[in-house]
Amino acid sequence: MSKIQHRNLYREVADRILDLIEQGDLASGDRIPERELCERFGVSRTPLREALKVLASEGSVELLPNRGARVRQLTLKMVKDTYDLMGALEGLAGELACQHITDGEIAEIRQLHDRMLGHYRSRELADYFRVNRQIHESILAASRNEALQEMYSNLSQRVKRVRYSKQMTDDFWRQAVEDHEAMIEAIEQREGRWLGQILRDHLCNKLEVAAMDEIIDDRQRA
Amino acid sequence: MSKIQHRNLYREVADRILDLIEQGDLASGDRIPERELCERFGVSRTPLREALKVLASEGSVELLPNRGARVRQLTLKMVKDTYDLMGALEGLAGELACQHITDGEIAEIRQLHDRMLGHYRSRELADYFRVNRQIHESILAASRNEALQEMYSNLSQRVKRVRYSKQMTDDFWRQAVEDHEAMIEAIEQREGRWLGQILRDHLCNKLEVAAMDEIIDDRQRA
DNA sequence: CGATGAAAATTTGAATTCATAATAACTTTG
DNA sequence: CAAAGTTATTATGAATTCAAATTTTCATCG
Repeated sequence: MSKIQHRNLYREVADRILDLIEQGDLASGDRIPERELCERFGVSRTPLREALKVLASEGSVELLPNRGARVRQLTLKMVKDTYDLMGALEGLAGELACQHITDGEIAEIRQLHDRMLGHYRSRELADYFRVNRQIHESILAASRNEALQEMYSNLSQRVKRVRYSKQMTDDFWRQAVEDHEAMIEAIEQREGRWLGQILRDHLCNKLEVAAMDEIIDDRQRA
Repeated sequence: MSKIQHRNLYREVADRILDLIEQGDLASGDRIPERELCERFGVSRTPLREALKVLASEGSVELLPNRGARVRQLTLKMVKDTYDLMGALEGLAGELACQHITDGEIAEIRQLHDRMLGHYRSRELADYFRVNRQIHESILAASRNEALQEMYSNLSQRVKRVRYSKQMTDDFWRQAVEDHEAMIEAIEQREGRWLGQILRDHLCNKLEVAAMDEIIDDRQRA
């Protein structure tokens, strides 16, 4: 791993720590070793500690006074709660998007959708997820609400390490694709309320939950 | 102002800075004088700078690389966007609240509602706003979704300095109270969808916008 | 041998120091 | 006198240092 280049150092460090968490190098609940990461990144403790505080306010890290930082544990309830939130945000995004989206953007989303269908038919899960995410991001972008987009990415970041699970039952997958069919129709007709409703209820997110293995069930919580 | 006591110092400092912003001691767009605040709070630059970085991630402050921190300017669009977001979050809170709320909590909200009506009839604006906020907070709490509550308070914090404007037209006020009547009914019948809908559309927030004077119209933006 | 407690080592929290970038003040020149 | 360039001052970014809290080690005792 290359040393970090000095520019908005604390944010770079924060992103690198998020990478480590996402990659699993820092597991859920792990203590975050200040000294070691300083050496690894080639920075002093000051920017690293700033990064940790920001990550704590973003919800990925937990700070225990005088006892260091930990990777925040994800309980099943926390993940469900987060998905509920993301659903609500996407719902709003859908309504707003229909008010602001351009014909060009609709065409782009349609293209993404068709590409996604291709990946669905050939069962290319990773590609499917990638394009799927692009579609949702396009809708978010079309909402023209920056705060909404920021908040959504923050939530998305929090649960990233348990998303896009490898195992997805055929039923769930088919249902998700059907939802997307309806979404496309709603967008093309600019039916905001309808699109919002679909996105809020879009099962994809909620159903993934069943397949997650890394998360801690609340019953076995520390 | 008394010196800060050393305990989770950076968070204390952050809260004090938020107070200064809310109070108007630090106006929108103002440069935040590091050295001066350090002396004022009796702390060194380290915790102060940590606080600023956290506040930046929370959206109340803006960091310009090598050029210090500023109080984030609120444009009309930003406030509108934030209200849209808060509406969506309250909508979700309403739906969830109806699933989880206890009879006791419903009774409490009913009490708050009646008290609020009293303040409405006697035109006690400050008291009305206070109780009004308590009602919304109670619904949020009944959602049993911590992430939702956190996000909502964060958004609320961002626009605090322009909320609860002194001037509220009678029409707006009456409409807000009518919305609340419907809310109470929906809660007592545990009609989640309905309550959610009311809260999402609850005009109160959106209408306040018209009366704000501190915010910068996007046209005259720097 | 396990539990208890004291001392050492480590880690954290915060202040200080140092290097660099930005701003202000001051010349100099056209 | 204004504009441009230069120097001085200040503010910022990051490393280092110092003090206090925590954890570990290890000896002692039951």
